[in-house]
Amino acid sequence: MNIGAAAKQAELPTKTIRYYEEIGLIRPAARGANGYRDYSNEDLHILRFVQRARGLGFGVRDCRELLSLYRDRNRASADVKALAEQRIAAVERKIEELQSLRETLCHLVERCTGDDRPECPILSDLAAESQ
Amino acid sequence: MNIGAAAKQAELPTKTIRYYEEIGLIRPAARGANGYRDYSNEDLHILRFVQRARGLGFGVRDCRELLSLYRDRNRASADVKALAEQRIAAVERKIEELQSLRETLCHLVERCTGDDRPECPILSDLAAESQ
DNA sequence: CTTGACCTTCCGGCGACTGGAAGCCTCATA
DNA sequence: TATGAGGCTTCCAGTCGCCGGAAGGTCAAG
Repeated sequence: MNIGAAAKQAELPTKTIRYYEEIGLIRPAARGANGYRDYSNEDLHILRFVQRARGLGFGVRDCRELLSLYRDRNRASADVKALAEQRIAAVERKIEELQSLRETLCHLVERCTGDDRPECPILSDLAAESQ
Repeated sequence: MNIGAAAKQAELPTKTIRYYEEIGLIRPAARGANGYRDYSNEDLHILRFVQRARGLGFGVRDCRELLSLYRDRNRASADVKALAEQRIAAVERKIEELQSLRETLCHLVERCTGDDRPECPILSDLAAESQ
């Protein structure tokens, strides 16, 4: 299976697949007589695996870990769970950060009349001497 | 005032200040006889302004807009408000995305026993044929 | 006069791709 | 058999918002 077809199956751009190969996230694909990459069903599993892991917000480094656990028949599921829990914690931190940002922005927006006059508490606050 | 002192006042790394100058976000600082950048109080306001806008999640492009509004005495506060509201919308979209991510991850984690056995629904789901 | 903390510029790298150029390969159609 | 479209290959550059480091000039204190 050529890279284009594999890309469709895995819902990944061909560019991204080649990139993953380049950085060693996935193993180099087999090559046909014409030099084209040739993907097996096993390869497709791996590609989909990575696509989904990335979709869940795991970084490429995490994906390496996950893939090596995936391939390790002697893995402990606890290790996988730990990675996922770290991910959850990071997501939760990010959510809180964004919620606090949202709060601040909303307060600023509420105080701005939003008309054709130049006075604007948003700009004033940004430019203020302190805080 | 040298760049180091300005950096402390504005709570920005010196590298970042030079970078902002390089990309034309802020105007080139005046130079002393020794070639050192020299920052005025007005410059400090601008630096703090940018620091806070970035802290609120505005991109550099938005900061350009905000700075040009800040300098424009004929601005309409509506324009500033619109920028802030766009930012809020973007933040809210991101929050929802992350919350949905969190949900998915939590479901996966709940189903994983997290012991020393290799069976793991997280890995199974990532590798699954579809969905 | 030396030391160490500044300052200057320039270059390269980060993460995770994405776009584009230049050049093969393949396949369907005229 | 020629042609054209599309797919494949590699490599280089750019994205965003910086950060680290090297090589060298400047300055204030001891």
